[in-house]
Amino acid sequence: MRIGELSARTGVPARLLRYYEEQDLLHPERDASGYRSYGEADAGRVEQIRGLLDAGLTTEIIRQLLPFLGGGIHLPAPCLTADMAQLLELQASRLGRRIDCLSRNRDALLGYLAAIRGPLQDRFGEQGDLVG
Amino acid sequence: MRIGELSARTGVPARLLRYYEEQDLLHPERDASGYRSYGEADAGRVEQIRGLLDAGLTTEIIRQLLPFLGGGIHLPAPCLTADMAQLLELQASRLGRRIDCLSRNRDALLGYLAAIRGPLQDRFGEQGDLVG
DNA sequence: TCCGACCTTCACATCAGTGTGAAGGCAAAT
DNA sequence: ATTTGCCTTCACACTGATGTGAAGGTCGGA
Repeated sequence: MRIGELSARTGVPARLLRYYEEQDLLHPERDASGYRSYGEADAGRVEQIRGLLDAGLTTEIIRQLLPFLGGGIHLPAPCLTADMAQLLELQASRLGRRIDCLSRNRDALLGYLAAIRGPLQDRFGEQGDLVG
Repeated sequence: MRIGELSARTGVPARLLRYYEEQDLLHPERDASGYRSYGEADAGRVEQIRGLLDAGLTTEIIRQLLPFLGGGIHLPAPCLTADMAQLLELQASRLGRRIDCLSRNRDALLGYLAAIRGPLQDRFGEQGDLVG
C-alpha cells in the first residue's frame, strides 16, 4: 500500500511515516514512480512505534530495539553481539522501571478515584496516606 | 535546603528544578536573600516528577495529576469536580495503555534474551564476538 | 577585604517530535 | 488535455524538555 493508505489505517500522519523512515524505523519499498510501498506488516509496526514513542522512548532507542521485539519476521537470532545483549538488558531494565513508576501512579490514581467514589458520603475527615 | 543540595540529592540539575517550578510542579519558599528553600518532601516529589517525565508524560499532565498521586500531604479529598474525576479516569486509562505497551515490549525483550541465552549458558561476556 | 562557592534572572541554543506549506511529478478520470 | 488527488522532496517553524552561558547578588572563610 502507499503512504496515504497506511496513514489512514494507522491514523498516523503521512508526514510522520516519512519521518520514521528517515529515522530508520520503517523501510518501505519504492514503486516505479518513486512512491513508497508498504507491506501489511508495517501497519502493526507503526502501532508499535507509536506506542513506544508515546511511552517516552526516543526514535534512536526504538530503532535499536525494534528488531528484537518480535513485531515481525525479523531477527535470524544469532546476530547478537555481547554488547548488543548488554544493551537489550539495560533497556529491558529501564522499561521495568518505567512500568513500575507508571503502575504505582496509576494505582494511586485509581485508589483515589475509588476512595472518593465508593464509600461516597460519610467518611471525609480521615485522609489515609496513599502510595508514594 | 537550597537548590544545590536538592540537586545533589536527586541528581537533577538545578536548571531543571527551576524549570519545574516555572511549570508549577514545585513551590519552594524563598529565604531572606531570595534563594529557593525546599522541604524534605520535595526530594521525593522530584523523583516522582522525573519518573513521570521519563515515562513520557508532559509537565502539564503531571501538574494536573500530582495532587492526587499521594506524593505528599496534599488533597483534602472532597475538592474534586466531575470534570476533574473524568480527567483522572482518562489519565489512568492512558497510563494503563502505556503500561501494557511497555510490558509487552519488555516481555518480548526478556523473552528474546532468555531464548538466546538459556540453551548456551557457559560462555558469556568475554569479547565482542557473536553469541548464540 | 577579597575570594570563591553558591545563588539569582535572563536569554539564547539544541534536540526530538511534529505541523505545515511550497513546488512539482505521476496517474486516473473527466 | 486539463483537472483532481495523491505522491515526491525541501524547508521553515513550533513545542517541550534541557543545556549553557552571561551578568550580577549573597555569604562564609582566609
